[in-house]
Amino acid sequence: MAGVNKVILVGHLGKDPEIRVIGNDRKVAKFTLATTETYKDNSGQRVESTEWHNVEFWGPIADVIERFLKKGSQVFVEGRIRTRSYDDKDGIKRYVTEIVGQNMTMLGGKPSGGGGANESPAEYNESTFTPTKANNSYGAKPASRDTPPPFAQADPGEDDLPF
Amino acid sequence: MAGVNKVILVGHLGKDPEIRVIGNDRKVAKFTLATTETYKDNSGQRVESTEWHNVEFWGPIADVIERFLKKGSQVFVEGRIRTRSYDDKDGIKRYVTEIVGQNMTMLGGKPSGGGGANESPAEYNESTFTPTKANNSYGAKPASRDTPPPFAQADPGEDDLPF
Amino acid sequence: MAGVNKVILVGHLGKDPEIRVIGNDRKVAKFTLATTETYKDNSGQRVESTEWHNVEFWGPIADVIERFLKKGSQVFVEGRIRTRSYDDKDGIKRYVTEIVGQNMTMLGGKPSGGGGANESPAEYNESTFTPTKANNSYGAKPASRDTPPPFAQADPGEDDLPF
Amino acid sequence: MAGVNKVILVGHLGKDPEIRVIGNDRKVAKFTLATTETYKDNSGQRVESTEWHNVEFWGPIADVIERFLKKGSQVFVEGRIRTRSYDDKDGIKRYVTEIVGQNMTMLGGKPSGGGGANESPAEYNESTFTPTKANNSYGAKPASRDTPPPFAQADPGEDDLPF
DNA sequence: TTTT
DNA sequence: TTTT
Repeated sequence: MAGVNKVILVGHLGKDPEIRVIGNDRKVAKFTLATTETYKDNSGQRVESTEWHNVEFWGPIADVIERFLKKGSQVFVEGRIRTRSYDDKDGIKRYVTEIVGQNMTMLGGKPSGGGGANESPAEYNESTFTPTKANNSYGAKPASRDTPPPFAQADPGEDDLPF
Repeated sequence: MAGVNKVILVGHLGKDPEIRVIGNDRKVAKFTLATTETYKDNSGQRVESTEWHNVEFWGPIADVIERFLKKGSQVFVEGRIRTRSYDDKDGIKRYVTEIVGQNMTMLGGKPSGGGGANESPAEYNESTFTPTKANNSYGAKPASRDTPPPFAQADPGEDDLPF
Repeated sequence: MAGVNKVILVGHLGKDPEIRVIGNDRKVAKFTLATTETYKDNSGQRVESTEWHNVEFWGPIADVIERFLKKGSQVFVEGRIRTRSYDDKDGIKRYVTEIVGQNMTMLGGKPSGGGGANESPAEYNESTFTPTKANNSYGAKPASRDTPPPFAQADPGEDDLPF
Repeated sequence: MAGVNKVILVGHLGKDPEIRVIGNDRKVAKFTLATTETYKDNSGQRVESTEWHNVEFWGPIADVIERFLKKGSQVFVEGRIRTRSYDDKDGIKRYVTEIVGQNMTMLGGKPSGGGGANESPAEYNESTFTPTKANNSYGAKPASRDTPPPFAQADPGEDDLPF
């Protein structure tokens, strides 16, 4: 017990996401995500290195991905690492490591394609579309992400603050 | 839009958590958490610096905290930063910054106090005790944290892997 | 000991960054960062909530911020929480919580203003401009962020992978 | 450009770490890390799921791992995901995904084995043992993790705060 | 006010 | 192969 398995990525989609529906109504969106880092090698040369991640999202977020993300889209992804095994065509056990997404935030620029009016497609997590009742089981005003308690917004640029 | 506000802390509780019930059944658990870092100053001297965080958890996790955490407990906390404003006794607007917890994992050591049999108190998040139905609205086997899709466990130490 | 104090933010600058030089050559860049989250309240209404963070970066990254960031820029920030106390104009001890930045990544869109040719201003961390020698003390090919070991780039879309 | 590739894990070592010295003085420490999560399946049954991660640390942290970590040790790991390809014994290109560690914090429990007097082995990052000069290139009091600026410690439990 |  |  007592484990944490968290991944945070910011990158661009390598291709349009691939959407599959499994069974009756389980939708999964898969895409590859490139995270590129720049560093200097031993000779002081600036080098670029790209890592490719296999990302998948299940449930309502898959709908959002289908509608708003495409090749080249920049996204923030939060998820967990999962390594699966499978047997390849020669019957040899092989492994693949994927990111099972939990939250997704679209970055840099307005969404395009498919989007209806009055949408705010920028940010999503596993409970985005969960009926309100779902989290209401423990009180009238649960302080979950879905319904934070009211608070006055601090403006950190005010007179008395030394910032 | 398109925001991310995430905090990850590992530290020890400075005091026993303070539990309050607001209204009928909204419970909140508050505690201060010390995160201590060690570094070397300019003279090469090892220096220790402790930051204190005001942490609060709402809902079912508050029950867990009440039962299992106490002064000195080591915990992993995931949450978000929230700055509230309020008027002090002289009517001056002041600010306080707190961590609104979303996940909590108990670290290092057995829980003590209050714990019943067959409990596994180590890890909690906002939906830990949500009735199963809550997340079932989008399919028979939602891939949420509560019900990940089945997968074979990879053994990364096998023959053919160069690790 | 044994502490972790980590903050991850994605948001937009509320104003142009403020640059100060302290002493001879210590530069600090400060800005306010808005992280906006959208959620549904108890009545199912979509509500937007913005948190403002006071962020500061020291050292070489401050130069980058001065050159490339301005009001409205979207950035990824990694840092730690620090609460300082100070005496206000009435001699009352007050507190302010800030994010001391460690890494910064510019998001969504090309940088503008001041940028020279052939620059890759997108990503920065505390050691970005550290002389190569600094990390070389432990070997010819240190595996630090600055000089990862060579590796072939996997293309996760290949034949034999079930992704 | 503009990428983020970050992994945060809390788990237990499956075996004693494996230490290798490459070339003259490059040391690498490798271990497998189990992150276990508990959730409820569709029937409300509590289910436990363990993910195994291949983790490696280079440089001075490898020394620390060699001395203080062993099978069963609980650690916090921060790093990045890296997928390498290699040719297996049949000449087939295969992939392995690993975590390249950047920071490590020992959790819960005293270190054992090898530890000298006056050591504080709990927390480590890539620059822990970097000579002080390394980060001093940009000022007398760099605000890096190694030498944060001085600040008064806030006590959030004071009179006037509503916490 | 924690911890090592 | 860990841990509770």
